[in-house]
Amino acid sequence: MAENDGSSSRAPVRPTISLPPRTSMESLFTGGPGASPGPMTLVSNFFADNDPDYDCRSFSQLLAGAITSPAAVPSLRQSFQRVDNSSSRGKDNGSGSGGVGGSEFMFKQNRPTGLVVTQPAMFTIPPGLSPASLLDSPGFFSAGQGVFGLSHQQVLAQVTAHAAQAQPHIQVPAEYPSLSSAPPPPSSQHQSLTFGTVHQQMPPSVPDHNIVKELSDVPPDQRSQPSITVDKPADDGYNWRKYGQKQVKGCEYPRSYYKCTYPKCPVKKKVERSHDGQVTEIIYKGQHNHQPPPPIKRAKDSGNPNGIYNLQGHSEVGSMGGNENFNMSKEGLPSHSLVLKDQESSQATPEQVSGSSDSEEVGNADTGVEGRDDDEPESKRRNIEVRTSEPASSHRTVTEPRIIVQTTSEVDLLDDGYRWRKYGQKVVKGNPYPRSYYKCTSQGCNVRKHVERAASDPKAVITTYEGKHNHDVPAAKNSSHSTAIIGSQWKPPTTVVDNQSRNQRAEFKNNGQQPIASLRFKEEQMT
DNA sequence: TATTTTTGACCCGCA
DNA sequence: GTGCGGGTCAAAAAT
Repeated sequence: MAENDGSSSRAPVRPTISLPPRTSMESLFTGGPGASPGPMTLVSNFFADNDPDYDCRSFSQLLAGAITSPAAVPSLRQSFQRVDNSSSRGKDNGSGSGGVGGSEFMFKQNRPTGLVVTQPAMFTIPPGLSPASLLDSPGFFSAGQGVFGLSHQQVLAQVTAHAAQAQPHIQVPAEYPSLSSAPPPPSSQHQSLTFGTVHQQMPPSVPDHNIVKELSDVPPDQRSQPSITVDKPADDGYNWRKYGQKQVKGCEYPRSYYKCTYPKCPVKKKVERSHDGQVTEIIYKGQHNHQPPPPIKRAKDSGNPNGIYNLQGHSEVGSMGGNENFNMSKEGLPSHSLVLKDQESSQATPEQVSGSSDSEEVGNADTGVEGRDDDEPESKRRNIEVRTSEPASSHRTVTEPRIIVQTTSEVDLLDDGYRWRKYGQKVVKGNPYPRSYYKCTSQGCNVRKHVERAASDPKAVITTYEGKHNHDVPAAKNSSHSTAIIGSQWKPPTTVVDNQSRNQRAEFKNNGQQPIASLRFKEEQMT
């Protein structure tokens, strides 16, 4: 108990943000066939981008770096176009073997093959970060602007980029202790979009209809092959030393405890895994009293010229944990924890996902994360739960909307089960495709949605929903069933139609062999 | 050699 | 008071 913050450890202090579904997103982005970045990987990625000069200081980081490599994604376009070069480079970093570097997973121009949606992992934001920061952090949308602050287009671009990055079959199971041991190879699951953070994947066995499809696209063996095994939890830019682990009742995998290795830094983090070995939650405690070590330069290694890594590069964890820069929550909460949850979570009912006031803050672009670099973590794409200082048990979920990223060969821009009437469109600067506005045709329903297409790929679409449907989905086509929700909750920059929390979800849909990434922002109805 | 991980045991709070 | 679970310590082992 000599630990500085030891006492605090139990202290409730941490607002946690859960990014449930985000997983998929991240995985997708990072993923390559067969190799999806593990949570750790994701995290590491974030940081890597930050500072090219960053040297691996710890074994963990090294690992992280290695993992990330594959993830390193060139620019959006590149990502789309990218073949396996990056992946191979990634190997150099250490990502090597296995699926990660696998040539198999390459993007064929503009068409990532089989995106796989994974499950969200639980992820905790480190003390220094505010949920908001997280959201804002590049991790979510690399642009360096928080999601909230992002314009529709920006978001679209970012998302698209991520999606592009998301390479269907690449998996990098960072968190898994070992390939062998790691029960659920991240493969398919990882593929879910992991922006670099912890992402979880559902075990192949787990029947997730949402991801089933994607999985199907991935060869079984690939699914189960994590190219890289990283025992360490996400690399969030800080150096951690594992100081203990404890077997958790009912869970096959022990809970791990890490301390920041920086002298006198009280920050600790706890990593929990699901029964299948997936990292389900990373909780940070305390605040770093130092600057994060320079990030590993991964971009260079990976040959990412554009620094797109930013998107990937920053693992959520990294950003979260590492960012001292991030402002604490407005409340001044000592620490925040970002929790990435599995799809279960992501799929959880709105209530579960939705958050309380905290979420709003989290969502706020104002939170101060915006100022950050492009390098910010990508972690944003998942449902996010914001936990306040309250005990974990009492964590609250964010009300922010989820981002749904949908990947399909044929994006149905409008078919979300509801009927819409187009009432306008606008040409956005820099984008040949107009942004379209739709309104729900249901009487008395004020829900609207904006559909934007990525300039780089008309098939990449971001749909933003505003408001809440006051009616059921009209029978018939509801594509949601086939999509995986990975979205993260965040607060829309714009006004919210109603006070209720929103969810944004990112769904990836993989209808064909040549999935296209599209993003859909959807506002879920919170109970 | 230094650093990190592993692991069993201990401490503490709570029911 | 007892048992349980969470969290941490610290020596040993591994890298």
